[in-house]
Amino acid sequence: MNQKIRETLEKGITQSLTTLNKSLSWDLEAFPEVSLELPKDSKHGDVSSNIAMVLAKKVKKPPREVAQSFIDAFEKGGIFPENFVQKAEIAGPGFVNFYLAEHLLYEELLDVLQQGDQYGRSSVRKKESIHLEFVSANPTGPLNVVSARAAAVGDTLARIFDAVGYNVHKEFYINDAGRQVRLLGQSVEARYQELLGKTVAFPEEGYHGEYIVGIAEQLKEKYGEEPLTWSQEDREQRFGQEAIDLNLAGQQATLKNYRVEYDTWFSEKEMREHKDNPLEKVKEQLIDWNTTYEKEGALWFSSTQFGDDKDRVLVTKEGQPTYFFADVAYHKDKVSRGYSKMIVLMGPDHHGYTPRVLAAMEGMGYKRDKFEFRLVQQVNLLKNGESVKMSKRAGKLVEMKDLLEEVPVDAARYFFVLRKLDSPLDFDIDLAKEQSSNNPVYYVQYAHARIVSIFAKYQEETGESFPLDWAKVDLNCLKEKEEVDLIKLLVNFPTMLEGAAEAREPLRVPNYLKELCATFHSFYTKHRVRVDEKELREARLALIEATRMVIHNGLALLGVSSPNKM
RNA sequence: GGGGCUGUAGCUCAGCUGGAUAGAGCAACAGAUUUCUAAUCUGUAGGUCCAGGGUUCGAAUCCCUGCAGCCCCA
Repeated sequence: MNQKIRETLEKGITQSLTTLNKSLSWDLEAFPEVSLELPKDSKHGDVSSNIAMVLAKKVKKPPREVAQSFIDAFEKGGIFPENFVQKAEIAGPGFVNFYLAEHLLYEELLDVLQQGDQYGRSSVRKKESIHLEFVSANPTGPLNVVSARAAAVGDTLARIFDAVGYNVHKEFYINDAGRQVRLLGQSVEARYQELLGKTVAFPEEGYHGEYIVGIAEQLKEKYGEEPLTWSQEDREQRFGQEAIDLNLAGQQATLKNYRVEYDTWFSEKEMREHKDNPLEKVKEQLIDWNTTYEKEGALWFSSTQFGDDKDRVLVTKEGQPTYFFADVAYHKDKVSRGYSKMIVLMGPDHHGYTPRVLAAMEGMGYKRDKFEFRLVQQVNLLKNGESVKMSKRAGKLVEMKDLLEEVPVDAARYFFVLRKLDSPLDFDIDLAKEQSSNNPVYYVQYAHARIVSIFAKYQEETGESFPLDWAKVDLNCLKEKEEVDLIKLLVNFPTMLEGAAEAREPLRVPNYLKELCATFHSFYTKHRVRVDEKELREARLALIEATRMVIHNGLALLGVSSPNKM
């Protein structure tokens, strides 16, 4: 059901209700909200409405009686030309089911063909902008598999938002300042000393990962023994910065390879060192609004008055700004850039962090509902049916890069989007690698390749070129059940996308694609495209081209390729 | 101790924001190629939607209570 059909129906319903309201003296001041949905079962018509059931109580009549009055008014109203709604009937407890004129479906199919790779895109929300922050992993090490999930989900979500018409800004926040950078510098420095054969104490809370040794080796390569002439502090600081740069470059390369491109990489360090001193501004603003106090030498933000369960330190007694403080400044920066919505995808360990940031935003006079914090749950890697444990402490983490060396990007991205954000996800490495029917990615890609191959064969035999002028093809001859089912699914693509965007559920895209491809495969098995009869042949070519297009558009949203051959 | 998430077929999960007879895939069983790709399709079997209560025309879906699992914070 496209927008035009929905609007026309809604208009007709409202007009019928207005008539009834007078003639039956219902005396309603306002009509309840009409819900129009696509029934699961085609026996229930093309569009189903619960209008009678919602009205029943208000007008104190049984639902089926209300439905009958409604249908009478609707049909007598002469609101619709006969070629819009064929009939409306009562069903079950009081549903009103509309049967739309057949030609509408074929017009929508033509629409799919004419819009091609633009089909599903909308410009309704042109003025609304969304800021989407995702991954934002610490630059103290390589990306892990949770980042891989967040990256797939975030990037897909961004593509969906873009498609339904939002102005999307993708950002990666780099925590390249503060204590962890010092720790990183100390860790690298210690490994560097070890490489030169010296025995040093490894910093207590340092980073133990093997990649630290790798960084130390690179630095040894670059500087030789020269750093030994620097002061200990200089070494730690410079090594820390170099390590951050190396890690960040590594993360960027991994993400690029994963087809994720950010609009901006926002550096915490640059923000802190900015001449406008944003942190100081935040402090002044919070003090102005009387939301801070000093205790034991530290500066506190009284976040409890905004619903947090305890107050938070902004500046420690040593005069160091906390991470929280920097985050508040960062979010304020986002606000100043004027987005209508700011969404953050957080890792599972950051839950509990939301209330304090929201508190701070409210404390500065910003509206809470401009922000959305969403948790992306953990990833459980499975190999040979057993879970591969990750432990950052022991330095044994499964790197995103390693995963991508084993599993193709197409499969990885597809798998990571296959669950709701807040459910933990089991990632079966063996299944993702498997080139078989068990693998859901191939199921969808295969349908695409199959269609392309029909066209290839057709072209080879007839020498005709594509695309045909679809507007000249008689689509009305697509009457078989499988054909109609397929068309109905195809034209539901835009609605599905809207839903996915509003619910922030990228998983609806792969689910839709699976259903679409199942319907296509079913059609393919039962009917031939290259039949002798010209009219039917061209109509079917149109149908599968539309299918191919929608599969392609759907896969593109997931950042997955649509192969022509498999 | 506080908080978050999850609980649907033997397994992994959907269920379009409250609709009609709860659906897929895998596994099991029985079938389908003289034909455009069998990485496919058709059928059979499989259910106390964790339990109990509430809200209403109507609940897997919303609200309480409890149970179980995973994870954060202290």
